Amino acid sequence: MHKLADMTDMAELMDKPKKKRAAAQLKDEITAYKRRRILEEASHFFFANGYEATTLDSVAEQLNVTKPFIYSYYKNKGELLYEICQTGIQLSLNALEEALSVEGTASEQLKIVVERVARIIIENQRYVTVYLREEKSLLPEDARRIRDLRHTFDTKLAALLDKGKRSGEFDVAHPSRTAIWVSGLLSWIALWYHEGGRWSATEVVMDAITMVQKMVQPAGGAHV
Amino acid sequence: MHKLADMTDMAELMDKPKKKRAAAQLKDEITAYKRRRILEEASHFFFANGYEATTLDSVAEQLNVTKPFIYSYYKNKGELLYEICQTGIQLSLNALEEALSVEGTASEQLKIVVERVARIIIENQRYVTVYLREEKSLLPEDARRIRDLRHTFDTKLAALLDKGKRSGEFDVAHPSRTAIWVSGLLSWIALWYHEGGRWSATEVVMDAITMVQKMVQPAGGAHV
DNA sequence: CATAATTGCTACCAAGCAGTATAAACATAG
DNA sequence: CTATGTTTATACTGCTTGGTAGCAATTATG
Repeated sequence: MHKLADMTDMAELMDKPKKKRAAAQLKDEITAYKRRRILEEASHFFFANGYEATTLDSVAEQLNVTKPFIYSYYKNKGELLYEICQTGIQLSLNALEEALSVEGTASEQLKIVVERVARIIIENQRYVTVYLREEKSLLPEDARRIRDLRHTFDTKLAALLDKGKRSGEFDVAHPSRTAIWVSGLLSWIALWYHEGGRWSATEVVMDAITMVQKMVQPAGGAHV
Repeated sequence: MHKLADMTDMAELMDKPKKKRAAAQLKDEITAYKRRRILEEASHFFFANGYEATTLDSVAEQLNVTKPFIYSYYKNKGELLYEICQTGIQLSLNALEEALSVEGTASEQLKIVVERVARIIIENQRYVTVYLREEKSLLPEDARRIRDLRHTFDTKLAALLDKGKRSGEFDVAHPSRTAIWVSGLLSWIALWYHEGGRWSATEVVMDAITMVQKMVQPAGGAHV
């Protein structure tokens, strides 16, 4: 169903420029789609069994293809891991930047940030968890690129906390250090949340908002 | 040096009952010491490279022994992992219980709890990180035992939050859920702290205390 | 000093798996 | 319907590594 929906989307994109280009474009999108499907199944296995314990044969079997099929879309196992980790942090970063683009006071923005990032983390738990867990399995240069993305995330969050501090909305002694605690709290969701568990996604998101608000709240109390 | 100190301790314990018993006891302690050393080195590798990526040959080499040596003290690789995970959570639990045994108000106790548990987590980062990261590599029954210990930890922490709630010291809507956020914040230290990094252990511990205090602080502000 | 027991090592195996060389199947075009 | 390029599968290799059988060395005992 996922498959069919995507195929339909792709069909619509056909015959815009001359046919050659259109055909080439279609082919590219099919390739991109195959890559996405491989990544999706791989992320399930990496999440459930860990990177090292997962065999590409098992991923291939799940997709009803063979191992060389995977190797014709990805260079090697490590490239799969990198793309999964990259997805995990990039999605979070996108959510953060989008939330920051909403106008408002620092308090309002922080609330939106936590809400959206928490939601994204829950929806993409597999990618985020693998990214948090398997950093040591990445090639050094890949690990560095991932760390850079995370650093960007923490820096932008710190800037927001600093803005709130300057406006008097937040009581944070050290914005960049507090940002790490906040982003840790958000990361913790991926490691701990369990779909169909004791608490719903909405409860967890609301809790996260409350916790973060309290962490930055001035001693005098919140303003509503 | 670690070695020598332990050896000295062990020597003192000799010739108390009749010699046979003394000799047997000494032997047991030497065995226990060898097991500890194996575990210690294994935890370094598991922490740095992950469980699956670590070979027992490399652990043996680090100890200047051979693989069969390890196998004469541990049944298999999985037993090593279990003992490391068990150490990670048990140490935290011990620290929690010890802190709880100190008399005081809920606020005072919470502060001591966070301080001591955070310190233990930093000092035993290898064990705690492996425990947080490698749960999926444990045998199901081992994983269950580890989860039970963590559940005990969270439950005792929740009881403290509840005590503070009833006395009016804390503002927590749902103690057992808040306990999970607090224990998550503490766990986060293991995943994030880096010795010799930007912030000292003491700074991190103090930050953790501040964050947790804010998380449970009534809207009116803290009492000092 | 001889004998027994304990302790550790050498040398090996079997299995699992990442990665590949090569051929078959399929589609596309002329 | 043939020729050409592309996509996917079959069938393999080489290496790694958890685990073990059996031997050597060391220590304890009488």
